[in-house]
Amino acid sequence: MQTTTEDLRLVALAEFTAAGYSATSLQRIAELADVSKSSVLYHFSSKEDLLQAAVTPAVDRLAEILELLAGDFFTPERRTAFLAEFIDFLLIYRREVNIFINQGPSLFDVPVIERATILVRQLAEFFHSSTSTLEDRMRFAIALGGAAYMLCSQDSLGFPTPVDETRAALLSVLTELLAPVATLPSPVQE
Amino acid sequence: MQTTTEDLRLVALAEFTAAGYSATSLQRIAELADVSKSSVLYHFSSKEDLLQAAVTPAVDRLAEILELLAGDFFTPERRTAFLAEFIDFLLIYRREVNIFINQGPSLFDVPVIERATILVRQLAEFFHSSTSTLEDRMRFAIALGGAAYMLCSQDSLGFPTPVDETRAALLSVLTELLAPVATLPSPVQE
DNA sequence: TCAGAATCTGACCGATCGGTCAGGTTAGGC
DNA sequence: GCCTAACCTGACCGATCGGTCAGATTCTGA
Repeated sequence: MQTTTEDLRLVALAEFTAAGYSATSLQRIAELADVSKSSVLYHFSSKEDLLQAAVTPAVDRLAEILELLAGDFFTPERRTAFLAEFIDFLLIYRREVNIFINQGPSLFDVPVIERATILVRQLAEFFHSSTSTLEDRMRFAIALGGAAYMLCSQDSLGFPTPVDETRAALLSVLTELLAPVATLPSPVQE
Repeated sequence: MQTTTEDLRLVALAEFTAAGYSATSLQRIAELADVSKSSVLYHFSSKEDLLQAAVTPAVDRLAEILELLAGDFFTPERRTAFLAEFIDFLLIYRREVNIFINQGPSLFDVPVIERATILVRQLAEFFHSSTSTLEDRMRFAIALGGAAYMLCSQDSLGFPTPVDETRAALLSVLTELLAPVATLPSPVQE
């Protein structure tokens, strides 16, 4: 079990989330992991490489989830399944999502962030082409963005709630919010 | 008309929003405003002072809006009025809100950010004490957080839409989302 | 006209940044 | 025992950071 590399990854993930990427120095990461700054640069070739390692698993998972959108998303079963997957994704990777949401625009030149941006843009375009009214588009944006924001900021602002209850209530509210969206027969038309 | 000070404020606001506070150097602000770095520090005593000046108007406005919550928020008229005020606030000050949302936790030691954090916490506590179920609380969080996220990220992700349409659709969706929230007779009890 | 305030600048400061490098230490395979 | 590779470190580098300061320039009111 290689602990040091993974320790550094987790420490960096936490600090990048809490303090921001550019505000986090390699020196601080080294101190939190109780190694020298040189050791950090032994395990990761650069600070950007550390960011890459920290968020890549989350981006990989997001890419998997987006493939669920292929096919008949607009049956109620598929819609609920997607929402459940997305909520679980947010719950598991909320620190990585936090980094992307809060600092993504300023980290556009980092490959993995750029990849995540493309995925999110695909998601936005899918909903854009699948809906007919501005209200429907807004329902999607508020549902997904609101859920992401809520989970990301719950550490600093929210009131502690058991994960199971959070997931159930979130699924309920989002399903209800998206219920009025018109069911297009064939959303896959360019 | 003192243009330089206000120019610097606007340039700093835009850069702090786009690239992040700690990733924005005084040198860059100076170049964008076409003055020297020393001039920046003549008009603003420090980088933190510049951040302070950039976001203070938005925080002042937020404090005003929160006073609307005193009294009978849960009549439909008051609720709609609050939502309209809040949406307009987001539309006008979305760059400042972006800074607070995205970088607030890492800027907790800046007085004006701390003040904004207290205001947002007041808002959260009001909704927390005014609602009886987790679902209702989540409706508020998703509504306000989702709206804020949508407007903040529309520059980088969204599809351009006229402001009037955005406001109308947003008000419609949020009103609908909050409709199921139980109307408590007296939410002002500690 | 001219004194003084307001504005602006380049030179400079110590601190910290990300990153390099040579060398020390440790742990296994032969 | 010993060689090799993995692991770790302190010393050091150039660049950039936020900030200071003395002085040049411009503006303004008496």
